[in-house]
Amino acid sequence: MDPSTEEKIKEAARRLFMQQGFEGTKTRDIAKEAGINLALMNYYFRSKQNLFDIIMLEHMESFVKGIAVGFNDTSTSFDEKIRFYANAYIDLLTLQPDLPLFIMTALRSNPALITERLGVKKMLMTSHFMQQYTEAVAAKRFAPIPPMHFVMNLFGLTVFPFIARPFFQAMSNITTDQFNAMMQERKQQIPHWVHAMLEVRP
Amino acid sequence: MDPSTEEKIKEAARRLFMQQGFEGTKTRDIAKEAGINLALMNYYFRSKQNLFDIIMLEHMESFVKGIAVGFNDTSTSFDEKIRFYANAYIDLLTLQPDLPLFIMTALRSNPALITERLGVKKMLMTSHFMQQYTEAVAAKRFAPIPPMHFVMNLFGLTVFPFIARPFFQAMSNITTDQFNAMMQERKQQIPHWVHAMLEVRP
DNA sequence: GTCTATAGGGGGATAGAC
DNA sequence: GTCTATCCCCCTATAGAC
Repeated sequence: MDPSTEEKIKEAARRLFMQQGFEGTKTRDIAKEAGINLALMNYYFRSKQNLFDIIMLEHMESFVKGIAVGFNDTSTSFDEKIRFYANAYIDLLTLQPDLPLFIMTALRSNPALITERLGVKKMLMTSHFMQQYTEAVAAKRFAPIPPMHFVMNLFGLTVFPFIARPFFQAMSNITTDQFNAMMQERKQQIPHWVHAMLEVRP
Repeated sequence: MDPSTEEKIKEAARRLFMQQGFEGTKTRDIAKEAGINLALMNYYFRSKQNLFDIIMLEHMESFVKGIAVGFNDTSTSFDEKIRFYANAYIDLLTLQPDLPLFIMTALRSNPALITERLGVKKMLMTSHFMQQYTEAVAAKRFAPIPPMHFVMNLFGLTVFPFIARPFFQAMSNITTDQFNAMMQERKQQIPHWVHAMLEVRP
């Protein structure tokens, strides 16, 4: 069955907002892309800003909760969680490569979004994964990487290539397919790299 | 002596474009921020787009050439270049934290910019630094990290925290000063982390 | 629910005086 | 070089017919 008109508008808006940002996207473009009339957008969503906020929140939830669930699974080990994270995120970003840049841009102009509407702090820094991290490094004889640096490294190794993809593709003349193949390689490597960093003495 | 009118306009435009993007910045805002009249902007720069392009290219040059020079210094070792890079870039990004997001956003809508106007490929992938990398890993008994992954990791560890700063500050409730202090710590750690990753067997 | 038509304002750019 | 005033397009949002 055909998607509802409301859903067609949201799909078009998702695509356009993600590629061109809030100011760069015109309501006329959304209507045309959705194959409907301009007035219908306001009928369903009242205003462009409201439509953007709805889409933004949905994206942030998929972005944040995608990790949160796996990170709080008490049945998996620390290493398993790292493998899970790398796999899940690289798959997510391969399908939606513009997601990180979109979210970070929106967060810069409205940092309160992530604190108010999503319990990011609770979901990540106090997660079962971070508890396991603390236990893992406590067993070592030397002071470990502070948790925040560890999280920055793990996320950076995973997300940054997607954010800087135009830069890397220009550097190496690779196609998007080849880029995606490289990201598949990273699924295997990131757990090893993270593990090696944990052995570094400060 | 006072900055020239032309320079005042560029300074205002740099600030606003960096914070709010091309579409989000209004010519009237630039004029007000520069303390001059709207018409003067067109007198000096002909159009908003032209002004943006000029500023964009200057930023990309500082961003890319900042590395290129150090990476092609034949008098420094591989390890020294990594230390130099981490220091120089973290200092640059501490002063201009919005620079990476600004450049990546502009590159997404116009990827040709970086290939046409700047010889990125030559400057980085064929640099003296990458030659030293190849030599360093050739001495090992096992297949090394492919050069492209190595570059992604090095840049990701350095640049990503600045891109995702709103996210990390929300996660940990740290102030901007505390965030900057953390980035100073990374200057020391990044060379160690990179070194540890090079020892990983695939 | 879906359309056409249009109100109403903001935006980039320019004309022309000084 | 610098200003004021203004053109004219395009954008968001709404009125009102069907």
